[in-house]
Amino acid sequence: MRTQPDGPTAMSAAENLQEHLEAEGKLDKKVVAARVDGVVKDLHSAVPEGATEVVPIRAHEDDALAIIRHSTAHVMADAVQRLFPGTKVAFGPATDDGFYYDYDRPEGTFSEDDLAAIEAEMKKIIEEDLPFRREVMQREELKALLESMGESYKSEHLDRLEGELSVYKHGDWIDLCEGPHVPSTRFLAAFKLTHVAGAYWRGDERNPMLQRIYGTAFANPKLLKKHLKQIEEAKKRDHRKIGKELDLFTFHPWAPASPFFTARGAAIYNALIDYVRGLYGRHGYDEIITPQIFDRKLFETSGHLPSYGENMFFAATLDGLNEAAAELAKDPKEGEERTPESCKHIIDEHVRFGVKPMNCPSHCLLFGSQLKSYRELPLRYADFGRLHRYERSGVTQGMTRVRSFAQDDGHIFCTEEQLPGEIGAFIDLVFEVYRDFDFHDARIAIATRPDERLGDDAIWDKAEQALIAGVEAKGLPYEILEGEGAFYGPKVEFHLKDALGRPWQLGTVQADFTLPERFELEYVGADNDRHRPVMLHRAVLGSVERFYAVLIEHVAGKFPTWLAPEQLRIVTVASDFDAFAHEAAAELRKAGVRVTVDDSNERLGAKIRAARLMRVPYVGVVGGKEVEARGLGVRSRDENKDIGLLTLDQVRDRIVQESAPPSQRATNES
RNA sequence: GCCCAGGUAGCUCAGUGGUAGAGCACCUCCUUGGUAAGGAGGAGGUCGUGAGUUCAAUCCUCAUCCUGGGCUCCA
Repeated sequence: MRTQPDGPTAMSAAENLQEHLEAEGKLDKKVVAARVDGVVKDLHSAVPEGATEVVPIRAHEDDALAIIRHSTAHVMADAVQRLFPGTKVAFGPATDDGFYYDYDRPEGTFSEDDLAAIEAEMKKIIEEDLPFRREVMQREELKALLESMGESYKSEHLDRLEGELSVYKHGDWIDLCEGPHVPSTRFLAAFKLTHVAGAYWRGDERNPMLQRIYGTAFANPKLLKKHLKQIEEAKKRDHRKIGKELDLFTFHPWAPASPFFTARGAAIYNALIDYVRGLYGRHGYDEIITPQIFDRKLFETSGHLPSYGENMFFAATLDGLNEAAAELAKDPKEGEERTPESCKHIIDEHVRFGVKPMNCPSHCLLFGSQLKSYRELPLRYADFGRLHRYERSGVTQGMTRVRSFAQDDGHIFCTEEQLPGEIGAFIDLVFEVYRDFDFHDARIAIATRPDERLGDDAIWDKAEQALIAGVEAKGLPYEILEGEGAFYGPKVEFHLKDALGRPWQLGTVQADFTLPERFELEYVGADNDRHRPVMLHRAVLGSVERFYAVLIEHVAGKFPTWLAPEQLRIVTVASDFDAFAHEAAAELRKAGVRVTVDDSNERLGAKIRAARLMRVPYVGVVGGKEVEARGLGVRSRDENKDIGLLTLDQVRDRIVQESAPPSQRATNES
């Protein structure tokens, strides 16, 4: 049963797009859908009235991928319901790299073994070569159908839908769906189910937890294989894996989600910070140091306690805890009741301290500690202080989401007139830095007011406009993230991707009219009146830990010489040459080269292998020839070859030159 | 926080209801060698933690901690 619009079409007498394309001689086995005047439709669709252009979409084209994946999701759901009767389906869309379908299975969850069985069932369905059919249905009829099938999630979803309602069928299987789909299951040539995960119905944790099965699909097995291979390659770059291999950092259960940096790892960490310090010198920042733990009053004043308290750690003294215990042990006063609220109040009074999750409140205190003149503005405070945030246990991840970290944080106090200039200068700074690290695909997003926020809407309007104007002044493309801003102000975010293609926010700049208000900050203007400064929150690397992680994946552990914890490893051919090796190392160290000597009782090949596994940029071989010439047989990691005998002076000059960040090398030479 | 999967030597992992294994790394000795693994020997583990079942638990059960994959991409 199919419904068709009445009457002849403008283009041809063809019943549907498939026939139309066939008549035009454009139909072949690889055509999965068609683009009609820019709109993707499946081949069973009627040719719309007034259509002017019908372009076939073939399996290998980008537009086909989402269709193939969505159709594969349908086949998976069919297979699941064949194998596990009683299972209900929820959403099953195509995604950026595959598809998923959410299920509510009464018997519980799916295992990896189930996936293999489902895949086998899917293959059967594909071989059955079942055509996908679209049907437009009336709401009541459709509602009754979904109810009769027991598909309560679909039925609920139906109530939210407007406009034309359609279902798709292949074989006996039917799904509330807009389409489009491939013509038949036979077109699904390459797929793989990848993993199972829990997911809340409609993404809301108050709703029931469903079982989500993820998979991916491609136009052909070759492309699927390539994709799976890419994932394998990306896993090799995972910063957690490389961090272990290169002995950079580690974790301990007694400090969950809080990295420990080894000597090697800390060397890189400090190199990052030193690099930013170098920039600060040239960009007019003043580095300051502020406390770690504050009286709660600070966070009450800043608004962190009500708006950010869930993410904070609190601190108490033993005295404070004992006092709280004594207080709680007393009988409640006449007419008072002991409730969780009253107990909490007692605890709050004695757990007096909060550990800072951000630097901004303390920077406000410092700004306010002395009367400021307009002549001092813009005042740019920089702070590498450690921050602690209580991230929920399920969301922490390697070094990209941690509970203890530092930012290359800074707050600029300026006049409203100075705001555009400061935003522009900061954007320039961010791109200068990303170039030094060889990041080229930074994306800009502007995050606007969240639901929970401080300050009135007029202030938010002003702040959002200031940021948008700043980005637009640079002529840069950006997208708007509605409601994603910080509670005190909107943000410009700079996103980079990790090895697995996951985007991370690194740099940011945020306009804030609220905190200066709350802290009653003032400066004396040229008119001798008091004025309120505006505040910019900004970070280039963002969280140093997160930047470090993304950098590891970006360079696959091959840190450039200027960041490498070990720039040169001298290896001896035999123990006779150990003395010269140590002498050479000592001399290079005087010039600041980070050099070690491997004088172990191993063969040369093994020593070179060990150095390569640690991704040391240069290996210097010392044997008879080198001792005689007072040089090193240098092997370069990046050129992956022996670059010949260099004198110690040449080695020193080369490494010293590479020890500066790229943007600063030219100036060093001139 | 919730769902799923894990946790065995420093690392990567195997394994079994009768108190444990491999490779690499480490230590010692032999070897004195020329660009990705020379040889031999040795040391190293309360099998994440706590409880339960059992004659007996690393293995089964429960709890707990930690790690990992998800929980946004709207039929």
